[in-house]
Amino acid sequence: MSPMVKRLSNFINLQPAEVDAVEAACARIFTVQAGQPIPHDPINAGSIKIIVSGMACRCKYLPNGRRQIISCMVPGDLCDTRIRTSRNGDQILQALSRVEYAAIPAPAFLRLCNDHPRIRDAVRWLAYIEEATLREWLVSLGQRTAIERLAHLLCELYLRLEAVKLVENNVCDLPLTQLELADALGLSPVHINRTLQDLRAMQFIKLAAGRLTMMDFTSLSNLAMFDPTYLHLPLSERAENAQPSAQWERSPRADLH
Amino acid sequence: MSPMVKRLSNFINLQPAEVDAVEAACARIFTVQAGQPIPHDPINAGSIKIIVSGMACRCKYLPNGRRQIISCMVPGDLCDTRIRTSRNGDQILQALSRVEYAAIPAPAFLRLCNDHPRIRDAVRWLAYIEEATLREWLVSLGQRTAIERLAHLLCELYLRLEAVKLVENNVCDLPLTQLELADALGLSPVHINRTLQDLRAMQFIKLAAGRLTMMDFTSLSNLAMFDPTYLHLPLSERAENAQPSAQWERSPRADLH
DNA sequence: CGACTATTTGATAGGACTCAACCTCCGTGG
DNA sequence: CCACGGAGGTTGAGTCCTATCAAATAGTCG
Repeated sequence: MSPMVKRLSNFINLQPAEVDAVEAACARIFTVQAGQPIPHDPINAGSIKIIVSGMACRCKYLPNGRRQIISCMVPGDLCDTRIRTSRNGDQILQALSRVEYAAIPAPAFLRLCNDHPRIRDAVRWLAYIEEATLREWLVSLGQRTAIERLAHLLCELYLRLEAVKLVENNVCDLPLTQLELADALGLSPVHINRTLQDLRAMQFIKLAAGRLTMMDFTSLSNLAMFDPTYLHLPLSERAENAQPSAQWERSPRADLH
Repeated sequence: MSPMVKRLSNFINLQPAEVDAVEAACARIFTVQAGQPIPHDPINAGSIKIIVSGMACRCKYLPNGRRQIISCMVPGDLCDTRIRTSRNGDQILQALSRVEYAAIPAPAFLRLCNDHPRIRDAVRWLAYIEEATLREWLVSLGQRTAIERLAHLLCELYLRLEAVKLVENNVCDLPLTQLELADALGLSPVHINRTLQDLRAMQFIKLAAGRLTMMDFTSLSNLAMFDPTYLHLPLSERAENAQPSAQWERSPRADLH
């Protein structure tokens, strides 16, 4: 089962025909090595990319050389559903590890959404969640301390990986280097290192060799003031144990554009 | 001429019929006082709001009481074009000054977009720019120093106000208190005060009693590493003097959803 | 005039940065 | 097989930017 199918299944129960349509659209797989940019379009004029394996990020460079990582993409995430122009403002998509991705030409993607309204709705959810995630990162950078930011990011990525079944026994791959964590959180690499040590000393996580072990999610999320609502994940055991967020209807209303 | 018409005119040349349609849709005007929340829907189930005068912001509160201002809205800006649910994650819309706004019920807005494809395209541009602005704020909070952040925000708001003709002789209304600037930039009010004094001492700006005087935009934007491309403003004298950003086609391609 | 909010100033503390060195792990090639 | 080099991670010392606390001043509105 492709990651996009898993991800869309977070929002709708895909019919067999829908699964087939998605799988067919994701047929063309490309690979890039860690650190490489993911080209805006490996096929022709405009394409939507879906991460199949590995992790990628969107980042922006300042003229003084500093880099800000804007967002992270995990398997099942769509990239560029809203990018309308080829020159998207020196924002680039970059692989954080070896990345496999599917590329769907824009026309084929439009067809997929037109032929399957429920898929279109789920894709809209993805775009909406991406924006909400961006806002949550903004809150982190503006209001959270170093250890809270780091804890928050780890909580988020952990749940997002869990949503596409990439967590096993509280362990998942997390290929970010400390330098990349630093650029994502607006901190120095040295400080990331020390803060990471604090989190380890508190017995909240283990993180080494690109693998994250979640030892105490509850404490970590309390420290981070992490409220997973914005991710709109399917209700897992974890979420069910917490207060139910039934306030969120699962079916998106007709969108305004 | 309503601010929404002015704003849309940044992207398309509105025909008389289109102007009329927009003006008609914006007929219902509401007012809130500074500091008040702007209700999600003053009419009925779901409505799009357009700032007519004054400024508003979207903000989020953390459980520890800290507040992050996510974005600022100036006259002509649309709010909630993408908000699909009524419980939008403790994110609230708040007036920064006395605000007049028009509220268009969702069905009427959909009709407006359907009847006038060029208006729909321009509205998409607005949503796209809003997202780009969010990313730019993220870069600010992550990578810019206090004085750079403040300079960047002032540059942005100044140009946005200019785009709707609210700048006269390099002066515009800017009703943000220092506390609000602090919450927008992730800094303490005290530090905002001192940083503001630095900018004044450098003769870059004057800011007092809710009015901003831009004395040296070039120096301010250099200090901020400000690149206005992301705002996609119409080419003004200022922009024409700089390198032309003709790379951006003005007409948005068919969007993917 | 008094109450309130917004701004300003001073003093001190602390969180995060910088610089610099060292260590560890791996893949490469002599 | 081991030396080498490079990338990523770790540690220490010192500094700086920004926060905090506290109090005074200015401005506003009834």
